[in-house]
Amino acid sequence: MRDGVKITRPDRRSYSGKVKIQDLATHLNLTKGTVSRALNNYPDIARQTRERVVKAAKQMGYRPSSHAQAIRTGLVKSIGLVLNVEGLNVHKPFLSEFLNGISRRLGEEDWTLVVATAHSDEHNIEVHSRLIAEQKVDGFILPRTKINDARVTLLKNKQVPFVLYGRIADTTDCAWFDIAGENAMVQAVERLVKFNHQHIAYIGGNADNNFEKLRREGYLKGLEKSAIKADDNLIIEGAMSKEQGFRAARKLLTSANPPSAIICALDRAALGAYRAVESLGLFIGRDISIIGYDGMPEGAYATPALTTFAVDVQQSGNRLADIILQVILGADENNFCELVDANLIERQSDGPCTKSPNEISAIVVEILKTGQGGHNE
Amino acid sequence: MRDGVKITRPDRRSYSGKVKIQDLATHLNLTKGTVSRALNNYPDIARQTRERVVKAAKQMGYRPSSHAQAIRTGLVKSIGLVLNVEGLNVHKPFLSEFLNGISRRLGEEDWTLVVATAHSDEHNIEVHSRLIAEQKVDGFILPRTKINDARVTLLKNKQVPFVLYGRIADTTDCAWFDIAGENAMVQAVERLVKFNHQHIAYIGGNADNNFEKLRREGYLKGLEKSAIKADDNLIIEGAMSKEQGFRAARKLLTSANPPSAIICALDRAALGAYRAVESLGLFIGRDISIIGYDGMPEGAYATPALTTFAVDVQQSGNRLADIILQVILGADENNFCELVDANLIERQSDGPCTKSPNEISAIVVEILKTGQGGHNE
DNA sequence: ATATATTTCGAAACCGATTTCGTTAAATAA
DNA sequence: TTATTTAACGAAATCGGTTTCGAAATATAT
Repeated sequence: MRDGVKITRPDRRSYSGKVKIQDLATHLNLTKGTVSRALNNYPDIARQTRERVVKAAKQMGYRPSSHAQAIRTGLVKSIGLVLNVEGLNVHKPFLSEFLNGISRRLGEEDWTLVVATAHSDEHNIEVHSRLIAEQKVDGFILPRTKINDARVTLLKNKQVPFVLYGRIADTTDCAWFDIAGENAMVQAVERLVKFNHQHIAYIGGNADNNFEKLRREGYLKGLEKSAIKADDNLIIEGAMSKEQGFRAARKLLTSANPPSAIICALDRAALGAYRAVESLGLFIGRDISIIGYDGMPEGAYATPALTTFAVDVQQSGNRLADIILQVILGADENNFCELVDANLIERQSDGPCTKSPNEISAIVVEILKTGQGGHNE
Repeated sequence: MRDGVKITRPDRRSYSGKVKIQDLATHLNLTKGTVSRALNNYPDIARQTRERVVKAAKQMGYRPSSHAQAIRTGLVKSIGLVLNVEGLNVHKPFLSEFLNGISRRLGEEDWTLVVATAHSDEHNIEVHSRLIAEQKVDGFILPRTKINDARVTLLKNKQVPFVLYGRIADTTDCAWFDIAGENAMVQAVERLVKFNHQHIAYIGGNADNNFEKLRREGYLKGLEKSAIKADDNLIIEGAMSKEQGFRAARKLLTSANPPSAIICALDRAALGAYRAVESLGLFIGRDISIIGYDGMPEGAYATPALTTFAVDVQQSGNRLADIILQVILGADENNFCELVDANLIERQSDGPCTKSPNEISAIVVEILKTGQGGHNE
């Protein structure tokens, strides 16, 4: 009577190890209603009765079945997280820390985390819809917000609570938590300017993502504060991988007017840029300064070690879990607009400006002439 | 009446958008019992009635509430996965692919994945216990099996279905799926022997993990097949990180009788070994051959590119999900003992043996004398 | 034509909790 | 002392499904 493989289905309910509320009630000579109210701190239960119940519950190892609770309370005590895994190898370095942060906080309240994956934006919406329809979750954490995010429309429409990890164009009635990537970019520019860099390029990520918009704005704001006028030729977006970072940096450095410093919105792109710099006979941290963003562990082991901005991803997960719990319990979404700074990690990939664009260009041209600067390694 | 923050709790049940089985029944002039049986393919429903019900259900967007089902059927239609996150930076490169593989398969059957994290073995058991007690899941996928695994004891005891990702000492009545890491190690040794290597070292991972035991055995078996006698001085275990791989390789290469080839049980350790080789004035793929295991993307971009064994983690997740579903529906655990080979990816980090131990030692000694071979970069 | 079997559905019990309502006994007020 | 609260608990409804049981209608066998 089930679809798919027809197998004799064992009766899972028969497992008698489970202590039910009725067992507890008979053991205490009470009705299950009274036991339930005692455990849920209803005011109409005598203190000594409550204590007796709580003690017996602990002793007998009673734990309410969460779905039996859910049918009456409407709360399944779990939070949904749908991960986009479009494209292969979009390898997420901090996923386990993020999950850990969320799971810890939820576990403290006896809630759980439901994880699903989606391979496209449409599929993502479908997955959310399914989880809502089957009432598998009470709310969602939405990672990687887009500037205009279809998930938000869906959830607002269905009146399902959520919290954003990141901001969106219109955050009214949205709880959100974010890392101030834009501030980091401002700080990166200012740092490079202090090092006397004037030609500072920017390699950004996918322009659809809101974090990219903000980081680029931060870069531009940093330039403005230092009274450097932005140059479109020094801005490349869409570099989400090491290879794309390689190509972007290579394009910048082989141009007529190459930068002496490159800020990357992602460490992965920065590590790709490393190869580009090396492939063109230049030295990182001396000829070309590079600053990344993410705090990927690999950056510490690169040569030279990558100056970057660290994000406490576990803490983010923890806080997001905390927020969504409060929202589900009825707190006003507008109370949660939290912005946390990333932390600069000073290492060896940046330093004082030593070469003018012309000098850099000269080196590159020379290398390309002798054919040593191949595209692949 | 709830613990923690007392907030006016909104009534989540009041959301009327949800179509319930009663709505569907009244709309069809049937009782909800009949509708339920129709949707669950009971044989006592007329074909045209069933079709009418199914059509209306689709049209009205009816989806049974999974926890309401669960209270009667005993199945919540979700699978648990508890990740160990002990130690910081134990950064899991393939986690998202793994989750994707599981989640896809589960989603096809309208099941979901519950993810939790644990920071110690004891905590791990606690988390499993909680998920069982609250009946949040119907079964578990157990990743990273230990040789004697406490989780297995617990789950067998509580009669909760599970499937192992990896093998354990005693697999009776256990469904399991694993990658034949031992075969890969045999193959690695044979490959190096064909390259005329005679001094082949092995850097393994954490000895508690069963996969490590198997890989080491594979290494030893490979030596035996090639009639090379194993040398304890050429075996180091416990290298789970890049740094530990660095230290292990350094120890091997600075010994009196250094190897000309190193097999690493993990790509991460292999990449650490890269630095060790370089720091001692040797060239990877020419002076020292290195073979890794995992198929980490970083290996492809290392210089020279790392020869390694690729594991299809997504496929593993997919298969594990498939197996646990069948076990939960009543299939015999003993039917599932699946071993899949990893795939050799030939790249540039290994090649013909060019130097004897003495020649290698000479180079290393020279470097150490001139003080260029510092421990850190 | 009558007895029996089969098909198809309604009615109601059930799953394990929560929550409402009513009742009894004790405590306080009049 | 009697009337009225208040405290504390039992009884029963409820949540949204599934499953059992029985009954009516139809089909088949005698």
